[in-house]
Order: sequence, then C-alpha cells, then structure tokens
Amino acid sequence: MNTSQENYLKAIYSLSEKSDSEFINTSSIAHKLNMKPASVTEMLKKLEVKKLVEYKKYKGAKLSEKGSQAALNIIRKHRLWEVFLLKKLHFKWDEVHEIAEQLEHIQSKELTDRLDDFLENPRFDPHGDPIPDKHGIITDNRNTSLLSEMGVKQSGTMTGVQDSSSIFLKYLERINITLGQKIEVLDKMDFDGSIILVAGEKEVSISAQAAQNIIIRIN
Amino acid sequence: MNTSQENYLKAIYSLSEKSDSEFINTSSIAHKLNMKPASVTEMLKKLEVKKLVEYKKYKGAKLSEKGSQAALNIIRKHRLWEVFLLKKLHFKWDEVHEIAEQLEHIQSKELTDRLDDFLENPRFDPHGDPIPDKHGIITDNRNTSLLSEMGVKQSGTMTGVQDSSSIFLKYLERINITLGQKIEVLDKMDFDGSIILVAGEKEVSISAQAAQNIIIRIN
DNA sequence: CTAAATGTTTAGGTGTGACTAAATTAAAGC
DNA sequence: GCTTTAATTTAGTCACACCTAAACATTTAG
Repeated sequence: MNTSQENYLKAIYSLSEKSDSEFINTSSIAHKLNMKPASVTEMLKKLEVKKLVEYKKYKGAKLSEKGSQAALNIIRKHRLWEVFLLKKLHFKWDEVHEIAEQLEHIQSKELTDRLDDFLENPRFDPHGDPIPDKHGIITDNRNTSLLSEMGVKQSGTMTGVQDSSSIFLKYLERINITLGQKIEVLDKMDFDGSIILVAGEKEVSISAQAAQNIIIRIN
Repeated sequence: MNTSQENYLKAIYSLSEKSDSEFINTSSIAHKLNMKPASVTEMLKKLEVKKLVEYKKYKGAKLSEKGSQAALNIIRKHRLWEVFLLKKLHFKWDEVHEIAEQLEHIQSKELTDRLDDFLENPRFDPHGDPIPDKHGIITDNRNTSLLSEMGVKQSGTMTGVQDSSSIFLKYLERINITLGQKIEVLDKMDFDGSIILVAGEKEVSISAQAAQNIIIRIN
C-alpha cells in the first residue's frame, strides 16, 4: 500500500473515533486531507476493491477489519516515532508531529517492533495518545474526559490533546498547560463557554474551542 | 524533490565515483535503477531543468554542484540510518540496507543533524563507507585498497564492501570476513585470480570477483 | 570509409492520484 | 409532497513516472 492510501485509512479511522454514525462521508474525509470530494470518491472505490473499506454510494465509507488493522499499524508507527523524536532526539513537543507523518509510512514490521523495544514499549505518545501494540490492540483504561466536559471544582491531569497542530501546542505551552500538568476547573462562563482553571500555580482562562481539544485524566 | 528523483541523483553519484569519464550514460543509470533507458532520458531532462544535472544528448548526465550536494545529503542520511539500525536497533549487517533505502528519503535537516549527534557523529557506516558531514564533506583519509589489488604477504583490516547485497554480506560472514577482521594475503592464483588469505585464524580462498568487492585498510 | 551493431531519443500509451465542471442524488424547508 | 439547497458522483483533464516500439545517432569492424 502507498502513502496516499495509508493517509486515507488513517483519516477515516480518526474520523470514525469522533463520529457516532457508522459511515464517514466523502466531504469530511476531503476536508481532513485537504482534498476535493471528487478525489475522495475515486479513492474510496479503489480502497473498496482492495477490501480495505466498505463503500456505499452517497453514504461514504467504513473501514473493514483489514482496513482497521492497517490504520492501527500506521498510527502505531506514527506514535512510536513521535516518542523516539522526543525522548531520544530531544525534539520539542510541537515539532514531532510533522516528521512522524513521514516516518509512519516506512514499511518494515521488524523495524517497528524493534523500535518499540528500543523505546521500552511506551504506552502513550508525547501528546497523550495510546500506542497500539504489535497486534493493533489499544489498552487505554484511563478515566479521561475533555476539559470542555468537566464540571466546576473537578480536577485532574492533562494527558493529551485532540489537535496536534504546532500553533495549538505552542499556545498551550505558553499558558502553562502541558502534559502531566495538574489542573482544577474554577469556573465555567455561561455566555461563551470559556473555562477558568488553575494550571499548576497560575490561574488561566481558556476558550470553549480550546477546551474541546484538551484531554484530562480525572482524579 | 521526490523519492524517484533522489534515487536518480544517488545512482549518478555512485556511478561517477567508479567511472573515469565525466558524463554517465543513460543505460548504466537505467541498469542501476532497474529501469528502461527511455525513462532515464526523460528524467534527466527534468533534472536538467531543476539544475541538478548537466545533460548532453547521446552523452549522458553529470551532476551539477547543486546535484552533488543533494546526492551527498541522501547518502549521509542513508549511512546514518544504517548506523542507527545496527547500533541501536541491533539489526544484522545485511539487513540494514533495504530499510535505509526508505529512511534516506525522509525530509528534515533538523532530524538528520540530531540523528548524527545521537549516534555520536559516526564517521563510517556499517559497510565501511564514510559518512558525509552536514556540509556534504567526506573525510576519508584511510589508506585503503581493494582486496583484489593487494599483493602476496600484504596484510590489513577489512573496512568495507562495494556490494551491499544481502547475499554477498551473508557469504562474507559465513567465511569469517567481517568488518574489522584482520587479514593477510597468502597467495594469488594466476589461473583464475582467486586469492588465498588468512582471516583471523582461518585460511580461506576467495574468488577474484568477490575480492573486487572487498575494501581493505593496508597496514 | 562505409555498413552493421549498439546505444539513445522520440512518440505514443498506461496507471495513479489529483483537479474542475456538470450531472445526479439526497436532505431540508415550506 | 414538492421544491430548493447541499452533498456526491461522473466525466473529462492534467502531471508524473514509468513503459514499448520505432526513429535516429554514434561507435565499431571489416
């Protein structure tokens, strides 16, 4: 399988996680991959032939078992390389994603498994996302919630983000919300949904939109 | 630049090293890359437009300064990744080449330089080839020779190969000729050019063809 | 020094993955 | 339930990197 098709599988996988409907529609895939819906339709047909997705006209696509395994394998590689870049090469939190986008397409099961061992089988990547094991199994039994869904006086630890863009990560670092940071929700503003919280020592206010992209492990 | 074009530059570079003529002809490039001469001609024109090679009809191509730098950068990445695979992930000597062929195309100067530091700036790769520094400069001032060109009673240390194929490397390991192995030429057979030598304790005989692919640092 | 053999280029074609514009289908509003 | 709007697909192009077959240049041999 090539880079392009792998990116489609990855996109469908990640959209499926958030969506509650079984099939993912053409335009959301197109949006995620910065492509036109017409191009997506074509590709979905090709992936259907390869039995990687189930495709229904005007409904969209759904990953087959084979497609899910392929997607999980790419995600596994992506996250392992992120750990490598951060822990071994000392890249910063917000720099690893882009390079991992390239490294995730390297084909060698042996390489992936040896890298996993070399990194001492990490269970989470630098953004707090769980790393699938060599069988594609994710074990993430942590009690997590989006910051936006927490109630006043609830507290927890920052364990991940849903948006790995450099701008967002830089912003978080700026306001002292980094991986492992303990936080407590002080107040939620009804009028715009923004949240006031304590991060470490400091009191910060965060927009509803940002809060929807921050994952917290509840105490 | 893409993977395909990078492979052309690499091929031209490596053919230039062996060849004494300035321009590398179409068919030798085609042979090296397992492609047809017609495809090579087309690509050389594209590389010419990008000022990566100088191309002369019916003569072939020659790397420009820009093209040489690009080729050296790919070679640098290839060799650094080989060191990583061998030293850190404990791959075997003959397994690293294929994976490095993929890794060498990852685009990130920062990554390459950090990898270089992480590996403690190695000067040679697992096959004994020198690694260009970040400016594309190769410093290889060792007194080396091909095994096939050594005289009787000369001795030295095995420091590299000219053929990185898995079959050849496995064969060398089998007969105890590995990197760093001390050898001494005992005899050269006039009738077929084969060489008898001591490798460590053992006495082995090696064909002329194999000897042409083994690099020895002379004592 | 010419003719044959060899190597190289040109011309035309293929598969892949993208695009735009037009046609079709599905969903939403009245 | 029909009509308007939005989403999706189809049809027709394009760029890219490869191919084959035919035309053309260069080298080699007699």
